[in-house]
Amino acid sequence: MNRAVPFPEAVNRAVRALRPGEVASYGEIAEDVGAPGAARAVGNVLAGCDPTLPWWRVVRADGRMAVGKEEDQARRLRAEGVDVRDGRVRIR
DNA sequence: TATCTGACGATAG
DNA sequence: CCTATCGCCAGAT
Repeated sequence: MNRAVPFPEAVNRAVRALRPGEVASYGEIAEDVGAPGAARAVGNVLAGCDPTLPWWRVVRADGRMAVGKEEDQARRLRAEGVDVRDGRVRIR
């Protein structure tokens, strides 16, 4: 028995499942891959993820952008129709 | 095996 | 609303 799919790969898949305009938090992705509370670990994976992976659809729990990528991420999200206000995704 | 790191999260002040 | 601190997890060294 085998262990579950390697963490980075599982995260990779969860992020790829996100569709344009759809946004999720690191914590949400962590839960999706069966590792609740591993939000930081998810961030570490996205930090070195494949460039083809839509990493910009993953934001902080409070709707803020990834540290160091705020401009780039906000720009990409806006291009998909996401409402970004003052550097953070609009939380309803 | 031990320790440190980080694209996080929640709470306290 | 803001910053500061602690707690969390998986990977890297």
